[in-house]
Amino acid sequence: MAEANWSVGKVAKRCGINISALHFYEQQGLIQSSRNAGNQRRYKPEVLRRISVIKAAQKVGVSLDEIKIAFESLPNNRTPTVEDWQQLSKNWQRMLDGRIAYLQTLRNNLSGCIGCGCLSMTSCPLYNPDDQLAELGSGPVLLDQAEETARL
Amino acid sequence: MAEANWSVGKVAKRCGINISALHFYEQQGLIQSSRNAGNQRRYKPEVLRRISVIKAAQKVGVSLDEIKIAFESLPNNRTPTVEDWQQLSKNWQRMLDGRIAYLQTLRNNLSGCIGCGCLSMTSCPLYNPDDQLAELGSGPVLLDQAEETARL
DNA sequence: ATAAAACCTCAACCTGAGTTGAGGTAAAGC
DNA sequence: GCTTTACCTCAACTCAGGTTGAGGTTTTAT
Repeated sequence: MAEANWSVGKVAKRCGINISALHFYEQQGLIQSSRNAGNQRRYKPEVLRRISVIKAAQKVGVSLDEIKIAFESLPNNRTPTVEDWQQLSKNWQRMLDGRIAYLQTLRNNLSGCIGCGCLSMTSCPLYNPDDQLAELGSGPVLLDQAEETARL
Repeated sequence: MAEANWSVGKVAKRCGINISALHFYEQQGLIQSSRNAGNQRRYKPEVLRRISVIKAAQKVGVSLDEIKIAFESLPNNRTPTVEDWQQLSKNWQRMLDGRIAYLQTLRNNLSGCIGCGCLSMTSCPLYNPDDQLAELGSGPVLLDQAEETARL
């Protein structure tokens, strides 16, 4: 087990993030620290990797909550191995594949739908690109035919 | 000029959004309304299209501020034409193209970089995918060689 | 005529991902 | 020993994109 001898300042500088972000990640349960005699945080070098992974995941659009859940699948009795980390990243990769495909569909429909004015919530392909991934939780409302076919 | 006779409730229902969102968009200068004798909002039918475009743009990741700027390029002396709207969407399409390419790069580097542990802010390809598009405004900090090459 | 539904404004609240600042303690440099 | 720098906690603030609620008015339906 590597010794915990990195200070917040060093970790923050090394990772290119603010100290406040480290406090915040700790408070959110994403990283851990021990304390020295004077109550100052001391980190094991492993934390650097965790933070890198946090930043990488955020960059691809994973939320801190999701990152936390993913981290919970890591072994807590030993330092994670290459395989552990790769396993983690695979899920995010699948998610990214889905998101890329989704954006491509949107991209291809955007100009057509905005141009043609067909932007109806119920029938426009832009709003209905088979989205398992839809951000819209509740989804658009169904209207009666009379209203829906009203001219814009 | 079409008459302004849509109430908030009708517009909201038709668009599948809350009335509060309509108030909010108006306050942000994205849509307009006139008022009837009793101070209630009345919308021209054109507002439906604007709202659809707002929702479409949001879906592809455009912020309300950016949408507002885009709307400012629309003619204010006449109802926008198909060409006006298509012009609008072209910029968003280009932006989407860039973002898709960016995500693809991230996707392809993710597993490798997380697995190999090379996640250094200064040298890992995940953090440096030629990103004109990087969300990180300030970017990672440069460290002296001694620190950067320290073993993790 | 009256009740219900729809509308109004304004202020406060929500989530996510942190940042900022006040007031105080610890460690490091000279 | 003293000063500077680094660190601590806790609460409040930021931004986007709205939502919620209170207290009051208008419109619509019966």
